[in-house]
Amino acid sequence: KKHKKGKVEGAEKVGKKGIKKEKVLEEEKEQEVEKMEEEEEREEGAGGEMEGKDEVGKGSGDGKGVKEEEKLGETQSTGMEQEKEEEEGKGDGPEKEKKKKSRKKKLEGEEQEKEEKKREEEETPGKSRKRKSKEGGGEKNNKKARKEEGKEVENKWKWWEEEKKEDGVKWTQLEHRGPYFAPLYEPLPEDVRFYYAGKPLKLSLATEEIATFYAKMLDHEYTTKEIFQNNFFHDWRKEMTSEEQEIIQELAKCDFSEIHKYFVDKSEARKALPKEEKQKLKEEADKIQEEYGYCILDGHREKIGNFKTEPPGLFRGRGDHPKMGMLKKRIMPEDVVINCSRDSKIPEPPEGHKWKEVRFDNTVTWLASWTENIQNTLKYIMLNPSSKLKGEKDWQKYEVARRLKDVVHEIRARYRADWKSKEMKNRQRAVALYFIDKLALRAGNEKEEGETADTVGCCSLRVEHIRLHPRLDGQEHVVELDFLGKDSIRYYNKVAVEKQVFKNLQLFTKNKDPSDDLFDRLTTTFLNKHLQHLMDGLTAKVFRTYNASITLQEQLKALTNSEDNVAGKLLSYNRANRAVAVLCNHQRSVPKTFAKSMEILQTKIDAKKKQVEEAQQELKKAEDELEDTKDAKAEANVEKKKKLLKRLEEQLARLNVQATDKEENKQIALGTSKLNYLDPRISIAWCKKFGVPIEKIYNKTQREKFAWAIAMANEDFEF
DNA sequence: ATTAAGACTTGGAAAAATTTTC
DNA sequence: GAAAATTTTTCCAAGTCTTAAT
Repeated sequence: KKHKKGKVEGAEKVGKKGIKKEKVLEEEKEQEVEKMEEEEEREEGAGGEMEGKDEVGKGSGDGKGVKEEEKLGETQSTGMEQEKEEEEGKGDGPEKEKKKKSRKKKLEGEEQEKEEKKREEEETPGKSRKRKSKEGGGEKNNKKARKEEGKEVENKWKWWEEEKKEDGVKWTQLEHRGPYFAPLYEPLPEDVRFYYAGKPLKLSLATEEIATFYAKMLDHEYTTKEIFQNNFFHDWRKEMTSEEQEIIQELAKCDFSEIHKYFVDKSEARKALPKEEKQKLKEEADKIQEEYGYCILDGHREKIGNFKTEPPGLFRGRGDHPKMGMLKKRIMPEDVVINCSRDSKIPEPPEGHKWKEVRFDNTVTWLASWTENIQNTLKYIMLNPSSKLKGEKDWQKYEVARRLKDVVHEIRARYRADWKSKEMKNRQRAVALYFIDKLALRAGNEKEEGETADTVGCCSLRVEHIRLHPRLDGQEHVVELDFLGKDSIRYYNKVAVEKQVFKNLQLFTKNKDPSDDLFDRLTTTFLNKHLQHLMDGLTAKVFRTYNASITLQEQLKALTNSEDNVAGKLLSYNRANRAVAVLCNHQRSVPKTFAKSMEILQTKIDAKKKQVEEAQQELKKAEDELEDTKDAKAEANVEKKKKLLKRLEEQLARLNVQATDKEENKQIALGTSKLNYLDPRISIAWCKKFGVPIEKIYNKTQREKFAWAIAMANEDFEF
C-alpha cells in the first residue's frame, strides 16, 4: 500500500501497477525533455554557460548559487543576520556568579578532567586508528574515585583513544539486567467512579485501566479529535467484557471526570509532598537507575538510554495521524527479546515470566527489543549518547560530512550539469539533490498510505507542495514550497532558484494532478545509490549534516566579535546556531509563557534604563560640583558615580542581549541542531579561541555526549 | 527488483528538576 | 520559602538508511 512512485492517481484508475499509463507518461516526458533541450540551446548560444567549476561553489555567505542567483538575491529567509549587537558594552561585566548554595556539582570531576587533553585527533573513526593506550577494558585510573554527595565520580572511558573493532562487530562483552518494566496497574479507589449515561458503572480491571488512559488526557486537545475518540473507543470496546460491551455503546455517554480529577489531585499531592518523602522517592528512582540503568560493555560500565519499557497508554501521533487514540498495549517479558553476550550473566525475567528470546548478536547495539502494536515496528533499548557505541558513530557521521566538504563542489557541478540530462530520471534526481543541498530538505522516503500522517520530504514532494512564480516580489523564478515535513512540521519557504531549475520544475509539474509526485521517476534508493557512487558513505542526510555544520562554522566566523564580552559572544553563538536551526527548519511552538515573560523582561529593561538616566544625572551633578569645588572629595564622588553608571549600563546591555536573543528564538528550536547536526568540535574550537567556557554552551549531559570532541578538538579545529 | 523488516538517528512536547524572583 | 521562570531530562514518535526475504 505504499504511495507508489510514478503512479498517477486521479481520474483514470491505474491498471495493475499502472504500467501502461506509466509508459505513456514516460514517453511524453522524454519528448518534453527533447523539446526543452532545443530551446535551451537556442537561449544559451552567447556563452551564457555557467558551468565553470569554481563558480559552483558556495560563496562566502550562504549563496551556494552562482551568477544568476546572485543577481536575484535570496528570498530564503535564513535568519543569518549579520548585524552586531550595538548596545553591548565592552569589558566583561561580572558573570553572574551564582550563590554556592549547597551545590557542589559544579566542581565535580569532569570539570577538571578536560584540561588534560590538548591534542587534536583528526583520524577517521572506523579507519585505522592508532592505539593510544594499551589498556583495553577495565582500565583503572590511578586517580581515586572521589565521593561527592554520595555520588561517585567515575573514571571515564576514553574509547576514542583505543583501536577500532573489526567491521560490523559492535562489542565483545555485553551484560545487563534487561528492561525495567512499567509498574502494574493499580485499581482506582472505590469512591472514584466512572459513569455511563449518568449512572455509576463499576468496570472490570482491564476496562478500567484503559478508561484511565483516556481520563488522564481529558484536558488535552487530543481528546477533542474525532479520530482519536473513535480509535480509542474502538480499541477500548475490544477489551471490554461482553457485559460492558452491551452497556457502553457511545463514548459521548461516558463520564470520566471523576477519574480525571482523581489523577489531577494525585499529581498535585505528589508535588506537595514533604521534603523527606520526595527524597525517599528520589532514592528509590536512583536505585532503579543504578540497577537497570547501566550495562557492562567490553569491561566498561555504560549508561543505558531508555532502560524502561514504555507503559501502556493511548497512542499520540503527531499531526493528522490516522492511528491517534489507539491502545498501546502493555509490554510483557514474553514480548521482549534480550541481546547480550553468551558468557554474561543473562538477565532474569520477572518472577513467573519468560523472555520471548535471548540472543547473542554482537553485530547490533541494542540490549533488548520488542514489537510495538500500533505500527507493528520494533522498539529498542539502546545505550545513552555518552556511550562509546553512540559516540563513535556520531564522530564517524561528522567525518563523513567533512569528507563531503572536499567533494561538494564537484557534486554541485555534476548536478547542475544533470539539470539538462536527457534522462528524466536523472534530471529529477539533479533537481531534488539541489533542493536537498540548498534547502537542507530530508530525503523523503515513501510511506505507507493511511498508516501515518501525510508528511513528505524531498523525493516524496507532490505537485501540490510547490508553486512556481516566474516573477514574485521583484524576483525571478521563485519557488514557493509549502508542505508538512517530519513530525508534521510545516515547511514554508519562497526561494529564488536558477532558471534551469525553474524550467525543470515546470516540466515536472506539467500535466500532473496536484496529488501526483513531483519527482515521479525518483526514489530515495535511486538517489542514494547515485550519491554512494559519488562518494563513499554519502547519502542524502549527509548534506544536512554538512550544510548545518559548515553554516555554523561560517556564521561563527562572521558573527563573533572578539571584543565582545562573554554574553555578547554567546549571543553570536546562539545566532549562528539559530541560522542552522532555520536552515533545517527546526521549529517549536511559541512557549505558552512567551509573551508574559517577554513583557517582564521589557519591564526590567525599562527600569534599568531609568536607573541609567538617573545615574547619568547624578554623574553630571557630581561633575558640576567638582567644577565648583575642585576638592578631592568631589573628585572621588565623580569616580564613584562613573563606576555606578558603567555598571548599570553593562547590566542594561546584558538585558538587551537577553531580550534580543529571546525574541529571535521565539519559534526556533535549537536543541536538535545542537545535538545532531553541528560537529561539536566546531563549537569547542570556538570556545577555546574566544575564551568562552564550554559549560556556557554545553550542559553536563551535552558535555558527556561530546566528551570525545572535547578531548580532541583544539582551537584550530576546522570542520 | 521490489518489498518488508531491522537498526539506528532525529524530533518536539511534556515532565521533572533547578534556579530565580518576590 | 514558595511561586514562577527557566533549564534539563524524559519520552516516545517519526524519520533515514541498510539488510533480508521473496
